[in-house]
Amino acid sequence: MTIETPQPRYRQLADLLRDAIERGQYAPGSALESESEMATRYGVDRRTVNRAVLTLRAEGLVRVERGRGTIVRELPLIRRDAANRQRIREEAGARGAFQAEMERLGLVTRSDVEIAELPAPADIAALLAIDAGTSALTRRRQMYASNVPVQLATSWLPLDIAAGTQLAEADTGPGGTYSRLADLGHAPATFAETVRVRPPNDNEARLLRMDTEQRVIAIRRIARDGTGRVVEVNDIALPAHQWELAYEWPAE
Amino acid sequence: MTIETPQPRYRQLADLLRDAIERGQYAPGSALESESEMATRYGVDRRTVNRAVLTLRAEGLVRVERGRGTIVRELPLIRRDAANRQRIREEAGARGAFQAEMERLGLVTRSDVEIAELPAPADIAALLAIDAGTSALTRRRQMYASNVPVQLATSWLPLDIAAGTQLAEADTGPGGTYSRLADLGHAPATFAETVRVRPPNDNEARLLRMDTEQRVIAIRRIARDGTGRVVEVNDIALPAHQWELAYEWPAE
DNA sequence: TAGTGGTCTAGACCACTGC
DNA sequence: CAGTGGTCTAGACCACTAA
Repeated sequence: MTIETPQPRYRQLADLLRDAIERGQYAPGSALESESEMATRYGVDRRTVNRAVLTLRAEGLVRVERGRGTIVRELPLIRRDAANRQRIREEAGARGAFQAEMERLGLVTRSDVEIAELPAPADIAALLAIDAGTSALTRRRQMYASNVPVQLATSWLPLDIAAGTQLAEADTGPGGTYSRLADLGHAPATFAETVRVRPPNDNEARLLRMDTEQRVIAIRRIARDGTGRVVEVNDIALPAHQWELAYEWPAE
Repeated sequence: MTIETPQPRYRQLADLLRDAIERGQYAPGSALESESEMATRYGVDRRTVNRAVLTLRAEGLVRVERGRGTIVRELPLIRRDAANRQRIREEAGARGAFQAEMERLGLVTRSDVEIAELPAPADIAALLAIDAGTSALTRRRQMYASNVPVQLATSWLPLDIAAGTQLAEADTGPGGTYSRLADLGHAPATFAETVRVRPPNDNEARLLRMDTEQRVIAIRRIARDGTGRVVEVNDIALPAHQWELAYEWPAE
């Protein structure tokens, strides 16, 4: 005999709505009933409904468009295969691993890139073995899947390698950044990534259109050439509810 | 000239408290003021304070002990180095990679293990190439750092390899599971992990003492031997706010 | 028994959207 | 202008803890 622990109403309602969404009772991109309607239907206060919707927002299942309504999310889970990106990129030609994955899911992709020479913050500078505040080449990319922003990435490259090369162009050409680094005699030999989950900062919340209750997966990718020199640091932010990461490596 | 967007009060208060905690104004393990006191001090309703505290709970910065108060979290960020676990394990001897990391952080570690033969769910069975519902050897582990639960892991091993061996004992001996698999002629040759971030299920919430607003990092690790056969599937759940993951692999 | 946080209803006002 | 969700105050009751 276990004691029944009645769930709070906002959670019961959240569970009910989640089930309905996952069973496809609301088409992706369509709106839920309004909070007032649900309040009447389920016999609770609107604030209780609001709290339930907050839960679903935090999970990324719905998003709110203010003044219009609460919309069911449209995109499926996106997979990011870290270890095989080079191979995928080569197979995919100029498209890149990200675009190949988007096409697999039947999504239209778009991406902006902004190139600049910026002073490196202390942690980046330490990795690139330059003095803090010294400039490095940055490639800031923002990627969209069917017009939904799904990834921010800022890549840092040492100027003595990258300045004046195709790495400073918007289009890095076939095989992308790593192929160009190889052309320049700095082919990546090892990759390392650290992964954390945290709230979005203001910039990420704005650009990725995220709520503060949602989470980003923050990845720092470090590429080293055969001599052990760091040739690229890439900081990546992904809406956590939208992605699945995959890694693969040989036993030692 | 940008328009000032005043933050809602509960968020201003959450930011204020987060700063205070991160600057060490509340010692780890000590309690914040009560919600009523804060409501008086800051001139807001207690429900507004409660909402701010909800934010900090979701971030894992504090936990609530009902009837007692709101406690500042004690544990530092824990690092999980996926690629070098074998090496760390060997260096650490019988202690294992998890314990070695805990000792690095000055934490006392403890872990329970429960061994059983259980019918494999469909996805696990498919990986192990057995019929769904057929039994496999399971090792369910729960790990603690200074008496705080920080990890759940359920390992699945095929019975034809593992039954009656040291893999079915609580202590797998020096080098752990992978060394025993090697002894049995199934040394892991490659590892693959998929990583997702999601709300805790009921079991995880209970065993890891998590709020539903917090997130788990759910990892599925698959070990294959030299023939490509899956020799272990390990499902791992970590409180997302408590961990940092690290991966490393050679370029192709 | 006093104090803690958890939840609910009620009423109100706001900013934003679309007609 | 009506409808949407966002936020705040107010008052209330509950379960749990500690003394």
